Amino acid sequence: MGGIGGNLYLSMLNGTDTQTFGKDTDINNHLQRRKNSVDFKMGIQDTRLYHQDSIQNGQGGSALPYHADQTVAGYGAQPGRFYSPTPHNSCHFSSVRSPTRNGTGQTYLPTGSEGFSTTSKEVYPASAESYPAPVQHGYYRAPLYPLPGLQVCGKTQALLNNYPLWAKFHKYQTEMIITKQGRRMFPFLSFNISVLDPSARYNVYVDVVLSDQHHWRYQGGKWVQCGKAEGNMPGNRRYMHPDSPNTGAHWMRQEVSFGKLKLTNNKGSANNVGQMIVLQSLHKYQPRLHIIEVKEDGSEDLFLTAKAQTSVFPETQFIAVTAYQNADITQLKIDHNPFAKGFRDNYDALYAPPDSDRVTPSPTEGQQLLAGTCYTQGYLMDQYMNPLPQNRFYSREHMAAMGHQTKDPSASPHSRWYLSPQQSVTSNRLDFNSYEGDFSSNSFYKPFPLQTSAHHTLSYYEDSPFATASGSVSGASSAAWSTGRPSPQYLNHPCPSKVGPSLGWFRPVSSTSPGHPRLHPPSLLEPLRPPPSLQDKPKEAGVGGEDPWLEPPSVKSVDSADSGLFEGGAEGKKRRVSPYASSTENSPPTRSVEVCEKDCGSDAGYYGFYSH
DNA sequence: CAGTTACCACGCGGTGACGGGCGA
DNA sequence: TCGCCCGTCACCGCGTGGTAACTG
Repeated sequence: MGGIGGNLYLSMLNGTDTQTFGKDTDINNHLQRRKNSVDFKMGIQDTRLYHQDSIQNGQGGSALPYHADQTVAGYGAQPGRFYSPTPHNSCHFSSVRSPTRNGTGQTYLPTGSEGFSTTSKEVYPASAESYPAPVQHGYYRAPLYPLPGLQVCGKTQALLNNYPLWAKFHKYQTEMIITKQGRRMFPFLSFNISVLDPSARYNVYVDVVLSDQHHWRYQGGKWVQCGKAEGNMPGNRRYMHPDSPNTGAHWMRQEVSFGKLKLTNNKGSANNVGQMIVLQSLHKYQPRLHIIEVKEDGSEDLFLTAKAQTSVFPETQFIAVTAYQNADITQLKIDHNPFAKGFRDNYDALYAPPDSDRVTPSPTEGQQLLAGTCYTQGYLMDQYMNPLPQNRFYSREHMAAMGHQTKDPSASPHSRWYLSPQQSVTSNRLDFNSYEGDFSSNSFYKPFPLQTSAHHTLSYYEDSPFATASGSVSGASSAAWSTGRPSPQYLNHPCPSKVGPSLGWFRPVSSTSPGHPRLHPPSLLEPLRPPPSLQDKPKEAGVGGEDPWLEPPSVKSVDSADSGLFEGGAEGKKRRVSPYASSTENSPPTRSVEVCEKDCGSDAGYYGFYSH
C-alpha cells in the first residue's frame, strides 16, 4: 500500500509542491508560511486534508498488488457523500452524480480485482445489484475528498481536469459516438497528475473497461439494461499516452490529456490501433487512468508494475453508441464541442425544446448574465466549461453596447469568472506532440496563479489579482486566472451552498456562510467569488435546476478576432499577432514557455491540440 | 424496427501564395 | 532595386452532428 503512515498529506495538486505533515503544528506553521496557498486553505478550513491511509483503507483492497493502489474514489458515491455533508457545505454532488434514469445500478463499482487485460474478463466483476452503493464505494468517509475529480491512489494524485463538464454529461448518462474510422471522445480525458517521483519514469495510459455486464438500450427516454453484454470483444482497449514513457516531472509539469484518443467499433481495424480503442455499441464503459513506473529503458518491470496506480472517475463512464440517443446529450455536445459549432446557430430554432426542458440555459437565461465574459475560444475552453454557443446570446455589437472591449479578452472585469482552465491547457497540456509551444504568450494566458511549482513561485500571487485582497480585479491581472492548474472549478468546486450565490462551480469549497464562521484570514480564494453583480443574480435554473457550479449559462466566447490574436497596432492598424510569439514582448516567461523549451522546443498552438 | 454506415454541410485552424510597405 | 516582413486571402483537412440509406 502506498500510504504514508497517517501523516496528513497536503498537496498543491501540481505535484511539485507537495508536503507531508506529521503534526497539526506543522500544518499551522506551514499555513503561516503559505498564506497565499489557496489549496491549502481549502484544506484547513474544511478540515479535509488528504489522508492517505484513510483513503487507502477505504478501498477494501485487493490481494493483487497492482490493485492495492487502485483508487475508486467516488465510485458509488452517494449524494452528499463525496463531499462533506456538513450544513455549510451541503453537497449538491447528487446533482452531479446523477442517478440513473431507470433507477438501475449506474454506479457500478469496480472492485479493483480486474486486471489490465483487455478481454471481457476485466468487466467489473460483480453485478450492479451486488453493490449496494452505500457500502461498496471505496470512500465511506466523505470528508476525505475535498475535491471532486481528484483521486489519490498510493501517493499519486490524479485530478480529472474537466470534471465539471464530465459531470454535466454524466448527469444525462454520457454517450460517446463510435465509428469505424474512430471518433474522438468529447469530453476527452484530461488529468493533472501529481506526487510522482520526478526522476522516475512512468507510462501513463488509459484503458476502457466494461462498466457492467449489460447491454443497454435507449427506450422511452431512458437507458435501460437489455440483456447481457457481449463478452470477448477483440480489439485494443488501451491507449498509451504518446509521451510515455516519461519522467514523473514531465507528467506533473503539465496536464495529461487524451484528446486524440479515438473510439471505434471496428474490431478488425489495424490502422491507428494505437490511437483507437475498440468498443461495442450500446455497452457501458468506464475509462481508467493508469500510471505505471517503468525502467529506464521504458520497459515495464514486473515489480514496478505491481506498484501501478489506477484511477477511476465514475463521471467518465459512458455508453458507446453509433448515433446519439439522448437529445440532451446531443445538445450538450453541440453546446460544448467547438467542432459542432455548425449546429448551434439554428439548432435552437429547429430543435430546441421548451426552455424548461433545455439542457443548457435558454437565451433568456443567458441574457440575465453579465455579458462579455468568456473571451476564449475553441475547443480547449469548451472542454472545461464551455460557454453556450457563442452566437447564441450576444452579438459583438451587443457586447460593445455593454461596454466590453471585445478586442481585449482580459478587459472584462468579470472575465476571469468564466475563464477556463482549458486555456491553461494550451500551455500546460501534455497531449501527443501537439502541445507545441507557448500559447501563453499573450498576457491573457498567464499561468494559473495557484501553481506553486518551481516554475511559479508564490511571488506570482503577489502579482496576481489575489494578492490584492480587495477583490477588484483589473482586466489585465484578471488574466492570471486564465491558465494553469489546478482548475478553478476544483478549487472552488461544486458544493453550491444554499446561502451562496449562483455560479457555485466557482465557489470556493470553503464557506463563509452563516453559521460557519471563517476559520482563516481572508483567503485568496475570495476574489474568486463572482463579483457582486453576479452574486446577486438569482440562481440559474438549468434543466433540473441544479448545476449552478457549472459554467454560467451564457458566456460570450470570441472568435479569433477577439481572442487576442489580433491587437491594435501602434498606428491603429490591425495587425496580426502570432499567438505564439508575443510572450517575448510583453509577457514574462511563463511556465509554458519553459515547458516548451525543455520539452519540445515547439510551440503549442491553442488549437495545436488538434494538430495532426 | 433498431442499429449501423456513409455522406453531407458546417466551423475552424493551418498553410501557402500573393502583394504591399519599408529599410538597406 | 532588392530583400524582408507582414497582412490578406483562398484552399485544405479535420472533426462535428444530422440524415438518409442500408443491414440484420
